[in-house]
Amino acid sequence: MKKTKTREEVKRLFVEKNIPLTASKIYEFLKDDNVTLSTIYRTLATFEKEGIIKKELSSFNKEAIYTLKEIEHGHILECIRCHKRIYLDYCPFHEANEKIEQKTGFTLEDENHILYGLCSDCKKIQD
Amino acid sequence: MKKTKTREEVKRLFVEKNIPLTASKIYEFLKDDNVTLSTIYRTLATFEKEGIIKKELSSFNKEAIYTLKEIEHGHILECIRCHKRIYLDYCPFHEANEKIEQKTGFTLEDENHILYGLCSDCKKIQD
DNA sequence: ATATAAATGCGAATGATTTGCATTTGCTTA
DNA sequence: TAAGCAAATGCAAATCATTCGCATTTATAT
Repeated sequence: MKKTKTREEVKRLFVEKNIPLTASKIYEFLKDDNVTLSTIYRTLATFEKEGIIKKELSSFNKEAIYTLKEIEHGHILECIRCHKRIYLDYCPFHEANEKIEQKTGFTLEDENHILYGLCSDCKKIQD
Repeated sequence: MKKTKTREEVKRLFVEKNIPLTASKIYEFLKDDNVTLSTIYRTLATFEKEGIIKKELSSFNKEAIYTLKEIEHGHILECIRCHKRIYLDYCPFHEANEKIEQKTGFTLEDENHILYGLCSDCKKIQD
């Protein structure tokens, strides 16, 4: 994998911000260095293939969310009302996953665990 | 909610097939009754709002998968090599979810648990 | 320094999903 | 049962994220 300016910048963004990012978010940050969205998508695809980042999709927003794997071992909680997101910095599913592997013969490689619910703020409002 | 032919047909499909379906799959089954894709999407959106079905997205295929809630309480396993899908008919995440609720204050309403891994067949081939 | 494959920019294509609008349909009530 | 009205539909066009083709540029090995 060649070391290019865009790739360095994108990696820097992930490390610096330390939050999951979308392609358009990355584009916002980098558009002054005249980078293209296509390049960003290609970069993200490369990183994903390399196992550096992980791609996830929500059923509300249609943009994919990319997460740096070394930084974020946890999962995303999304509020179904305000769409605010919380990041769990750990994975609560290890045990369950092991059981699944035993039962199905699958070897789990990755998960797409976006969890939907009401955040505590919206729960108060709801009444 | 009005009772219309398309809605009855779509519901019948979900019950009859008893597997998660995509909009285009549904269209294949129903196109002889000249139904439109837009109507199918609108129907699915309505059903989702009513809580009858659940929408899920994989990071490989870009089509959404819809699942009848009463029938399918489990989760989808997708093989990252052959893209075959297995349906777990139970949810292995109850305990983990409870812990998350305690820790975050979220009330979990729904999950988007598509699990990715190698199925046993592809694992054999892999070597 | 040069060759070569890989990476990029640009714009156009794609493909799933959504939408506007005119028409039809299902349900309510007189 | 017929009339009226809101909701549902078909159709085609729009949208929007993502991908792709191709000509040009760039990073790296020799």
